[in-house]
Amino acid sequence: MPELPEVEVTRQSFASRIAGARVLEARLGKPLRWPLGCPVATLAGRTVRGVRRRGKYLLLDLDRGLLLLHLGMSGSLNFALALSPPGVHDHFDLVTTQGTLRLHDPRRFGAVVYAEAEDDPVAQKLLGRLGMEPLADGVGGFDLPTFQAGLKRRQTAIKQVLLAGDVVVGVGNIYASEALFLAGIRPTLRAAKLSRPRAARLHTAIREVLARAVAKGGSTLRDFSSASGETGYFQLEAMVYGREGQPCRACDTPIKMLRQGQRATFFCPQCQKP
DNA sequence: AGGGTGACCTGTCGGC
DNA sequence: TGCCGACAGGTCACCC
Repeated sequence: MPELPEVEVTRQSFASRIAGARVLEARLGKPLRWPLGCPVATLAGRTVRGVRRRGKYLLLDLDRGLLLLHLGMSGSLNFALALSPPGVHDHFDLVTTQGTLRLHDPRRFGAVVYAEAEDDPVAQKLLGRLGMEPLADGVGGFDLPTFQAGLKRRQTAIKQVLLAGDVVVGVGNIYASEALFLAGIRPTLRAAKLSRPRAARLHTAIREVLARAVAKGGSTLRDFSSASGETGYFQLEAMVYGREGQPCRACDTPIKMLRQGQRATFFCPQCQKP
């Protein structure tokens, strides 16, 4: 479910409501991808300062330390005053004075990890190799020359470089196909072979696709909803993702599907040039 | 060092 | 109807 837009929409849906809350209790369910990294009881009594996002991670800043949350493939967060008892797929509850934050994650590829500081080794193991933030401006933002330089170093298909997240973060399997369609670039093209103008077009396309999805409330390919229960509807607007055999919305040519690194890629053979 | 592959886990869907 | 395999939005550890 969650690529950058879904994570960002989730963040926006509860960040202001949880800010300033004091943790009353924290509970864990079945094991997630990584252990929490501290005794869960020690979270009680801390105050939630706010919620930031880095790539697909949410950073829950506490008055001491922070929690890194990742939604994996199937995770979602809910934040509400009164929640029912945890179900089989509810694996983390943070009960606070302002509501309970609950992680629901059937596949358990998600994670909740405690770190003393963002720059300590525990956090940096997860955040250290992340690429640029596609929606950020200014210093540390999505810088075009850096993007072009990043692509130049890679001999792999451009689609896989986008997914890898070390050049630019947050572009998942859906939006990688969508951005490449928007930029008119064949997903199989080696990243290093992109001309500067085409890299510039891709740079713009990534921002557009992600920003539009955030504005629309995230994708809802199956079951996305924000932490306040709003559902998104990017599905209705996908140009290529999930549309194998259907006519391209721009030129009517049937959309093609292929597999790159075990992930499905969708593209228009007419609109997207090798 | 970069690239490729398998692994993690559960639910759902299509085909026989 | 029931069973079984393929597949799903992510990313890491591991090989070469």
